[in-house]
Amino acid sequence: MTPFDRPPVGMNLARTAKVVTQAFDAALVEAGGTLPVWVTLLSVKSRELANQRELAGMIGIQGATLTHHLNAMEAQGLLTRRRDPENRRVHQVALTAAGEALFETLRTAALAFDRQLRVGLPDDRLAEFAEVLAALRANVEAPSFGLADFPGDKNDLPRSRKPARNVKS
Amino acid sequence: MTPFDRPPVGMNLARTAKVVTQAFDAALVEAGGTLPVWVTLLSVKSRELANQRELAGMIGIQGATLTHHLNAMEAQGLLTRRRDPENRRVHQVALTAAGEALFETLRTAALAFDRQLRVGLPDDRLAEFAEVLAALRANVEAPSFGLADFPGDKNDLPRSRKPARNVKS
DNA sequence: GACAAAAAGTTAGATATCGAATGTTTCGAT
DNA sequence: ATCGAAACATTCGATATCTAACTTTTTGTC
Repeated sequence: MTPFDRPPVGMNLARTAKVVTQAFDAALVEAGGTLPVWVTLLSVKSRELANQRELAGMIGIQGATLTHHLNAMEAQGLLTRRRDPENRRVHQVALTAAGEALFETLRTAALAFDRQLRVGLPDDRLAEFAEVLAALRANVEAPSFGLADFPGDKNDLPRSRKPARNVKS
Repeated sequence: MTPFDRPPVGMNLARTAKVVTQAFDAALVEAGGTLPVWVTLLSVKSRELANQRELAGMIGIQGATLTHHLNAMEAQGLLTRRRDPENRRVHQVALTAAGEALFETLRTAALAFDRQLRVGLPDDRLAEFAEVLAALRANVEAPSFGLADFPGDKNDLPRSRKPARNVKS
């Protein structure tokens, strides 16, 4: 399956992340939640009253996506949104009692999952692993490769809407 | 952001995979494709005339998802599907000339991306990295943790449709 | 040989995500 | 003081994915 000299790093990374993430989601579903619900609860808990921009950034999703989850979770009674009287542009998000309770339940499931995930992997190997992950992120964010043309001023035609790239493979 | 003793492995893995995958998709889009198109072309190339079940497994997606992509790519003239005369259940997938051409273009982009991704990472570190990835996969696939109750015979009520869990975080 | 079970794909409906456009509210420059 | 720019959030439309149900074709059992 590879016209590459070496097994491609990115593919291996993506496939592993996919199976691990799916397993994690399954564990959370069994505990009565979902992965998006868990990360949302986690972000709200860790910075209560933060605005949605910050929450989304913490989770690693876009604001529009967070809005979607907050709508659902608010409808489920897990959290509330109210406008900040200090700055009426921002919506302050806070957990309800039900939200707090679900957080505790899912936290237990998440801890158990993490424990299982680390089986047989001593801390030093995991530390080295995390360093490589950081290096990969850095290599990708310093894009010294794909800039044959960067978004210049030429070509300002009424360009049609760029389709959303929803990436998961 | 973490009520965990140590930084959770899975979260770090998922976030890294996400940014790397998004960057990869962006590179492929710039080259005139997308990530799903690339992996589909790659799988078809690597085992021409394979059936769709095998292709999907190679890519790591479900058959239904592959059907979706094949429909689009067939409409774009990148590939053809014909029923196997030996076994009329299977659809044999083959690339058209346009499909072959796009494959070559995207292959170049993918190689460039992989090169950039490896910057500063010697082979021995990447080998260790791959071993940890494999261990994580194994830890998750040997689920000795979440089986308080396994899908038993009790509770065979007309259970409502289980919603699709589309996981990406 | 008939017919149920299995195998391969497609279709249907749902969730998660994204980018762009839009709506509100605040800020800043003159 | 006004008015355009920026910040925050939501809405809109699209892509990618999943599970379950369905259709068609083959296989296996009696």
